[in-house]
Parts: sequence; C-alpha cells; structure tokens
Amino acid sequence: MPELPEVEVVKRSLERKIQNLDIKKVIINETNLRYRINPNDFSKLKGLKIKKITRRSKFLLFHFKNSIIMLAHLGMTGKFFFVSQNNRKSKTSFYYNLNEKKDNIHNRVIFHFKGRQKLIYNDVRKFGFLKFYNEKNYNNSLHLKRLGPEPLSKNFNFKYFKHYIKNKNRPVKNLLMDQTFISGLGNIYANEILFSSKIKPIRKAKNLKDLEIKRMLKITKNVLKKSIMEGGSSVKNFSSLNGKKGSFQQKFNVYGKQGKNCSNADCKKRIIKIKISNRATFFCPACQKY
DNA sequence: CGGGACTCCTGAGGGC
DNA sequence: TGCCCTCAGGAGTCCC
Repeated sequence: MPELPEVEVVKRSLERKIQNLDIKKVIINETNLRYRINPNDFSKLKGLKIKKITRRSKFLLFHFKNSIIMLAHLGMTGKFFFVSQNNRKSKTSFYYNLNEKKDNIHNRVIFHFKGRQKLIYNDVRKFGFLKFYNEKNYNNSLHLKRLGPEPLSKNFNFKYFKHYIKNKNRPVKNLLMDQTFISGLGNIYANEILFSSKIKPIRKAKNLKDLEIKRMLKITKNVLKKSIMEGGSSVKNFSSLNGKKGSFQQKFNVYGKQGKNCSNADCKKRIIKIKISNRATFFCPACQKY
C-alpha cells in the first residue's frame, strides 16, 4: 500500500518530469473512482502548466496555474506513470507486475502534454481519487483539515505524543494508523514500527511508558526516512519488473511473515498474525511481549 | 465525542 | 481445469 514514504518518492520523481509541462487534453476512461469524477474539472486544465507537486500525509497536491489544485490519493492500488516521447514507461509507483498490455485496462485518467508526454493515473481497485480545490480552500478540505502532524516534522514529538495518549484505551497499533494522531502511516509501517520498537500491537496506548514513547518516536522517524532514501520499502527490488510478490516483502520484518522465524537472530519464535479492528496485524510474541 | 463496524473495489490465491 | 470463497485495506460515514 502506498504509505508516506512511497507517496514521497512518487512526488519527487514525478515533479522532476512534469513540472512546467503544458496540459493539452485530459482523457477520462473511468469516472467512478473513490469519488465520482467531474469531467468539467479536467477540461479547465487545458493549456495550464503544473507549477509544482507537494505532499501532505499520503496525499499528493498538483498545483496548477490559476490557483487550481488537484488533490490525489492513491488508495490501495493507485499509480502514476510518466510516458515520454520515446514511449518508455517510467515507473513512478509501485507494487504490481506491470504486464503493460493487461495493465492498460486500469488506466483511469490520462493527462496529455504538449510535446507528446503523458501522465497516466492507473488504479486497479479504484480506491484512489482525484479531486479539485483551489489555493485558498484546499487546506480546509474534508481530507486535509483533520490530519495530524507529519511524522517527520518537529510537531510529532514527545510532548505531543504523551499528551495525546492520555486516557486512550485503544491498541497502540490503531493509534499509529489514526491519521488524526499521526498522518501518513498505514498498516505495513504500523506493524514494522511496533516490531522495531518492541511493543505489542494490542498494548493500550495510555499505558505506554515514557521510554517506550521516546523509542517509538525515534524509530518511526528512522523507518520512514530510511524507506524514503531507499525509494520506498515496498518498491524495493521491484524495478526488475518481475513483480514477484516475495521481492518486496523480503524487506519487512513482520508484515506478511506469519509462520516465519523472527528476524532477530537470537529469537527462536515465529511471527504470528492476528486481527485488530479487522486489520491484519503481525508481531513476534517474544520480542513484542508487552 | 471516541471509536468500532461497515463500505467502496478487483484480483490473487486457496480449497475442492 | 474451473468455480467459489476469502482476503487485501485507506478513509469516509454511520451509529452506539
């Protein structure tokens, strides 16, 4: 799933390519994404340049001329591709084997630029969306206004964390996935952060000790930074294009590893899988005992 | 108001 | 081989 590091990587690689290109036309193959597409929004883009792309949490913001902002969310399976003149598809996003012919079925929106380049929004499951705002109102949008701090910002700190968890009976894993507490984590990183922090996913948030909070803060930031540097953990090894499922999972310590040996060398236990709030949760019963 | 349950969607994978 | 079932889950909405 695209989480903060993957979205950040997409942002960086896309921006280099499409900044200052002029939109010639936009072809919409599917209007029924997470939110129904209004083709009029896209026809207004004709002749406009993309000034810049920014990221907030897992959202991408395309800043066009005329103060138009397109808010994009990749959902589960959303991907952007940039296709240049030589027609070589440039992967800016991840995960699936891009057997191109077959995958073209899922090209939902295609932005054509002057000069024959294209930006393709591809999304198998249609959980993602493209929605329009302007420079004045986007921050108050339904999607952005309630978001918690960026994990890598200094606003995500001990004081904030400690204050927030007071009286919170929820499992700490739910807390990590709660976008109003911290924005940008999803199921994979929540599982991995708890493993590295040696904290049991069902632990009640309010019972976390100060030292554990400090450990989690540090690990959260480190895991995300490292993953961005490596091009997004879940993208790792994907560039070979073989799309073998195991190739991206091998980076993980617990996610999808139920029944496998714990990756800590001195631990003999196997990773187990449970459900928390109906979400798959993986942990080592020995390393994450409390 | 907090938080759990449900919902959208399609393809992969397992069982028989 | 093919059919059917379950699972994957971000995040908005509903409801207790």
